[in-house]
Amino acid sequence: MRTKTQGCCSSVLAGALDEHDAEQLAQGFRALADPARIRLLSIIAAAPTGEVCACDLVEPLGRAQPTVSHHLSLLVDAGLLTRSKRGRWAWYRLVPERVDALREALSR
Amino acid sequence: MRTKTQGCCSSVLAGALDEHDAEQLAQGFRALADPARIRLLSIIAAAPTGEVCACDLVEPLGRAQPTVSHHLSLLVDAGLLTRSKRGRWAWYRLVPERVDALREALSR
DNA sequence: GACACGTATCGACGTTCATCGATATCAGCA
DNA sequence: TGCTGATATCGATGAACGTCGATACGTGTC
Repeated sequence: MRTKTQGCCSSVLAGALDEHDAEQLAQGFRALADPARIRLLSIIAAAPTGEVCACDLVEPLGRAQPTVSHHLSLLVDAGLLTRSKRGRWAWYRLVPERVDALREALSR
Repeated sequence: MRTKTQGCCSSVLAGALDEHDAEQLAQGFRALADPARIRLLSIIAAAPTGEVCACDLVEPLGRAQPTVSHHLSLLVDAGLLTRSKRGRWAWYRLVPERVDALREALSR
């Protein structure tokens, strides 16, 4: 989901942004603006297989199961995670390109 | 305001974070989670002198003066801007180290 | 088919937040 | 001292958000 007509994406520091580009970036950072979601990302990023079952995220997060599911959905919507349902279980995986894009938005 | 006992700061992707570290990072990203603040940062970053008067931020942002002042205060509180009052005017300047710290939090 | 179980959705509640008009504060100036 | 103008604060309002219990949905199992 490239937002710019150019090759990649907008940068906060490279020049004045219009409202639309700013909204796009703000949406990305909003996904990172909650400690529960930060921790979900960090737990999944730390997994040796790169993949974590949702069932293994409820307890370490210390939130109720619907709350965890809610945050996972937000992260998927924001493009930071992918969900893969296998059998009864849902497995989540980081999308490094999306994290990179947000990081790049903070460089000149 | 270093938050870690180590040299620098926490990283989302380097390993599982506890609630406290996650909250610290989430606070930083929350400051970036609004298009008005993203645009303020980008306008100030684009200034040739590196400094912009608050009076020159109201019109391009398209928000009322109290709203702009509010967002500027949030950005100062988040450590992303510094405010320098000179006479009747308030001048704002980017804090690159703070932006760098948030960017680094998104790298492995 | 009936049941158990993992996960997502729904509905509700309290909190946080963006926004703006009104107003306070403060510096410069006549 | 009183006025003008730039900025910050206050108070209110409506929207968005985090949270959780209850519940619905799907999948595997007996």
